[in-house]
Amino acid sequence: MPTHFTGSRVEIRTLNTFIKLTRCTNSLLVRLAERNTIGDLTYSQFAVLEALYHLGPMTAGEVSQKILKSGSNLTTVIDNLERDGLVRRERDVNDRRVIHLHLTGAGSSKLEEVFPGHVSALVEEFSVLSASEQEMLGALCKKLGIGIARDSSKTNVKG
Amino acid sequence: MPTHFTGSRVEIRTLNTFIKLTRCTNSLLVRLAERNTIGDLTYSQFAVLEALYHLGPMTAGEVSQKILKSGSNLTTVIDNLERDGLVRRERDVNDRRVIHLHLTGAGSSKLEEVFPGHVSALVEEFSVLSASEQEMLGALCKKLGIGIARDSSKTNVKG
DNA sequence: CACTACTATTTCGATGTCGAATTATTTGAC
DNA sequence: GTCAAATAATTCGACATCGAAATAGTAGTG
Repeated sequence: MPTHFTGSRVEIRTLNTFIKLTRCTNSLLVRLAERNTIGDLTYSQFAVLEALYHLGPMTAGEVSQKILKSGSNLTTVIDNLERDGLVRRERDVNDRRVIHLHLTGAGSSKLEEVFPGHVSALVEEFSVLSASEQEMLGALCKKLGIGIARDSSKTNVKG
Repeated sequence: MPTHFTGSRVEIRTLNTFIKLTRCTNSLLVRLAERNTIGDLTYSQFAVLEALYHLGPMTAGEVSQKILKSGSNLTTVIDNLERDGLVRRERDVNDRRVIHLHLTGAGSSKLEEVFPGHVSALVEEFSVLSASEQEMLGALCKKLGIGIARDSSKTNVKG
């Protein structure tokens, strides 16, 4: 389903690549969701647990950068994780503005329960690509993901 | 920032490719948002206007499939677009269950106002990749996006 | 010490998102 | 024609998401 926009050759090519990239990512995430690989967790909740599990306790700000979500959003996600007993908030003793996030035992178990299945599902989904195709895809995404250098006074990326 | 998960070589490769793909898409969308390429529209609103503009009037269900969003979600988006006078709902005369969506004059103007800038921004962002790299990326995404054949009784994709 | 600037997080309001249930309507079986 | 099943869209409740404003706390200047 290519674009119906009539523009220059470069514009058409770019739009088609963009559409394929976003549709690919989207449909991959939908397929993973359909497989129920992360149990009753939402994807944001899973991302937070995964970060804390594999990287250790972190401040709210660090997690926010890690999972590329805004701070205000993270508050909600953590609220729900804490309500469900999967994560614990802890004030920093030296700097009381800072909140450290820790996995609880239940949080750890939860991640261990769902992570292997999630990885298997990913491996299965990506098996349509050969090893070298996957590496090619990764390299292209990395290049595109970093982006072009632009006036840094305009780009207030939080990271 | 590769995964910190310790698994088989295949698992690590897959996870890293997955992370690069999702981060690439995400950060590209964030950069586009920062450039404000679609004015005061949300991305969903933009997608609906773009579909109606380039493909013509469609039923709510068709738009829903086109932009890969659930019907319940589309109702909200259309509500807001209609409130802002960019889109018009019209009951089908033969089948009164069906709603046809039309761009209003304002909706058409709105899209014409933002679309060229959006395309330029995309072209600029994708300029880190050569033409053949873009085509390679598109091809890999297409392959991965379609996915592997699975038991169709389990996959009730609405499309 | 007082004042200001900065930083980390939360609150708030608007929008988007989904799945499940609901409403309105059409279609098919009898 | 009547009733059941299917279909199109909406409503509802829960969660996610963002930006802007508020809150709480730290740090630097004088």
